Amino acid sequence: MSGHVTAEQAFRSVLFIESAETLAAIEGEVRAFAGPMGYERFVLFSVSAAQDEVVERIYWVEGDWFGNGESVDAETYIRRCPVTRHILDEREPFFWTKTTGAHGELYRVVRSPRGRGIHGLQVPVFGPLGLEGAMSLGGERIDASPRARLALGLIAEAAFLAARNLLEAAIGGDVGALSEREREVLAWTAAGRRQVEIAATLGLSERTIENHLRRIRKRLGVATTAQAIRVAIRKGEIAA
Amino acid sequence: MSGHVTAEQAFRSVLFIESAETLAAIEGEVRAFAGPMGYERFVLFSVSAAQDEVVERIYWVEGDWFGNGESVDAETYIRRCPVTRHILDEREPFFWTKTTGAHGELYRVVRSPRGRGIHGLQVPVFGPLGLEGAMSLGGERIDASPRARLALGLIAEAAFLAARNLLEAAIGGDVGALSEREREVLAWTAAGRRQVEIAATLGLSERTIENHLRRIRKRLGVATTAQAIRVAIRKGEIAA
DNA sequence: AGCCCAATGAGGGTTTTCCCTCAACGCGAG
DNA sequence: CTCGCGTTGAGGGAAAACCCTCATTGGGCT
Repeated sequence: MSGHVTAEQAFRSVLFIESAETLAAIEGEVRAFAGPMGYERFVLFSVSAAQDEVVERIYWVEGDWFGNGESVDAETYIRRCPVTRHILDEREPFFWTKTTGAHGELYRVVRSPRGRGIHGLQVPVFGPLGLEGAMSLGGERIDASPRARLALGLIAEAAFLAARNLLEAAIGGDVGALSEREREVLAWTAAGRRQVEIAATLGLSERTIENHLRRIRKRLGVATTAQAIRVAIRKGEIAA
Repeated sequence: MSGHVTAEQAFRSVLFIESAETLAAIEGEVRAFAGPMGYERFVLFSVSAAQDEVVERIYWVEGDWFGNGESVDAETYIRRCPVTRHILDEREPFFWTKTTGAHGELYRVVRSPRGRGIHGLQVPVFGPLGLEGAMSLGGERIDASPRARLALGLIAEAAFLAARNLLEAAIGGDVGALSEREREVLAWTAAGRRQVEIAATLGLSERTIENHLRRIRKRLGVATTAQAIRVAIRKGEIAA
């Protein structure tokens, strides 16, 4: 909370996080840095447009996010935090504030949060495919200065990338690779054919084409077929 | 170069750059920060990348990039710097080094550049649409420490975002079969957004988005939006 | 002034895609 | 021999995209 954010400490934290070998080490470092600035609620997650939910996988959630004295689990967080959706519209870290009034909880994106309520900073992390993850930090009396935004933006990005490196390697394996059939269907789609047409060409049911395309979207972690085309081209799954 | 990069100074520079109102101010700040670290060649550009050219528009190019004692213009830089293409494969700032041997110039991406030659740091900048721009800094004897990478990454990202904000507004759309608006709509589509979402993001009617997309398909001579994505990527209208 | 065109938006439909679930077959790995 | 997974297919409904035409505004160009 108090004083000033030391840039020096932020740099050291980032470098430490980048070389961390466990999630716990990352968490500890973030806590140690952000704690004195008034942040004691944390969420770190990856984002995928594939689901109806924005959040794909939560790496770390901690703290009394909903002011009920209980620490939350991942599902609760996803269900209850509407601020999360805003990362779809923002291109830089932003502050938000939650006030509890007559009509229940009210979340807003603000320039600089103040007053009573729970405030926080949401940091989107972008990569070659667009939005890839985010970290949210919250607290009741937080340092919401430009310097804090800058420092926490750095830390959060490093934390997300490091955490993903640690966790996704263990989990995923080769997520994203398409099967032969899927590549074929997507290639025809990229060539402008409709599902019925592709079905006829390949001698399959229209339903099968549809199922393949859904599976493709899920595998590539995208929301629409149009996006799947782009991602597949980028990954070299199909030709441009 | 030697000594230590002060994180404090980096933070101050970023905050200054974010509020800069001319490109010259941004350039001056970057020079002042990176100069003492041995960097005196700069390129700042936006990326739209597809096939032939990665670079879309160069905002700032300065310094003796090719060791011939002359400052280069934009076209020369694009034509002669093969390192640029690497930003398509990288997801973080990376160092490179250029050595001149018997078989001409040799560029390599390295962990930590040393020795004779021109070295540099390439910083990709990502956004909701994927890779959006980059900044490259070079010099003969540069500080290539992790701290330098971190600080310059910050500075470069801020510089790119600030420069784009300043310049893109002024510049009108030039080349390309698609209009500025159409490219924008298609880019969001390729990023997985639906028409209604794009309408909300751009503050337009859903109808308008639909009309733009129809016009895009007509102009590109394709049947479906999925195909339009592929064709546009191939033509370099939007990024892969 | 007259004209073209980008950008915006609408009416009123049709077609296509998308979503969730369930199910069957064959094939290779443990 | 199960188990996972790729491939195939379906029912039923909801959402999104797509199609036509028409209309207005504002810039630029002749």
